[in-house]
Amino acid sequence: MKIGYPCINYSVPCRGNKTFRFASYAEDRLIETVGKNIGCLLTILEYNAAHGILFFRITSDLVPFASHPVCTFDWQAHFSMELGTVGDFIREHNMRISMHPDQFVLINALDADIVARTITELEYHARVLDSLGLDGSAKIQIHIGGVYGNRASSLSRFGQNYRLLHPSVRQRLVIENDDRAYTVADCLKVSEITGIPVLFDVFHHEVNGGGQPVAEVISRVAATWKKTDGIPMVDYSSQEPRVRKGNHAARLDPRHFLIFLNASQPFDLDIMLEIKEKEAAAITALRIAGRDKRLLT
DNA sequence: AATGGTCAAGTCAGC
DNA sequence: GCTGACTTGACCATT
Repeated sequence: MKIGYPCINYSVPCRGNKTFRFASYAEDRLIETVGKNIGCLLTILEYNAAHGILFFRITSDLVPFASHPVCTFDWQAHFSMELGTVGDFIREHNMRISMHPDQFVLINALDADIVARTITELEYHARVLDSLGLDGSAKIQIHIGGVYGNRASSLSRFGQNYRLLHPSVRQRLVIENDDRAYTVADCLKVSEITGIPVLFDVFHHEVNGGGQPVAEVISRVAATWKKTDGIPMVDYSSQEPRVRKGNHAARLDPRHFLIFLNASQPFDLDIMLEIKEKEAAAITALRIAGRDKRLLT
């Protein structure tokens, strides 16, 4: 089991997700930004290694505008050395990596242009992971997409459009249950048709799950991950007290987390903490999990 | 230096 | 019809 957090580390003196306005796009600006982002990514990973954090989600902003037509710069070639260094570090420390494209990525969109932009954006994510020399266990997680007034046809359209994807994307793509449109049961249905692994989001399931017990869900979801997919990933969070239902917690709730750990037995999972405190939450979670000899091996 | 409007891309709920 | 939420406020024009 590995424990991680997404994209940002508040303890290091840099940010790896810097971007800039489209209006001020220029090649030298891009090169400067990407260079700094990759440098900071290594800084974050060094911090993680020093704290036993072996799971990390790389920001989609590593290369701003990478999938936009304005970006004709060959960043992969230009930064191949730096990316190789980061990749070596990841592999040397046996780290797990994921990425999570944002809300504009919609495989099942009705609009063919949106699907085309989605494919380009997914290929960018795969290129980042390829450049790091990571295998198919470095996952790209997305949601099923929109409902567009017809759930059944929107689900089957996902299956259709999934076939359009390049193998370098397909070997890494996993689908995650969301907090309003598609439940983990929907994801399992899509998985049956496409063979795509299901990334279980524990908190989304609490908000939009239909009450199926977590232990049952995990056993079904775990079965969708093949050997080459690696250990199943899950997203974990809990409800922030006293705010709108669905808001992610600012801090790790140790009791809630421990209940989840117990429910997840005997499955080995890599746990991504979607907690606003980021690396601090990961350190707390590692301490909690570390008390149980069965968990951290 | 501080402020505040605005940001590549989409959908949907809640007001 | 606008705003907020989504993995996250940050950029940058203007004062």
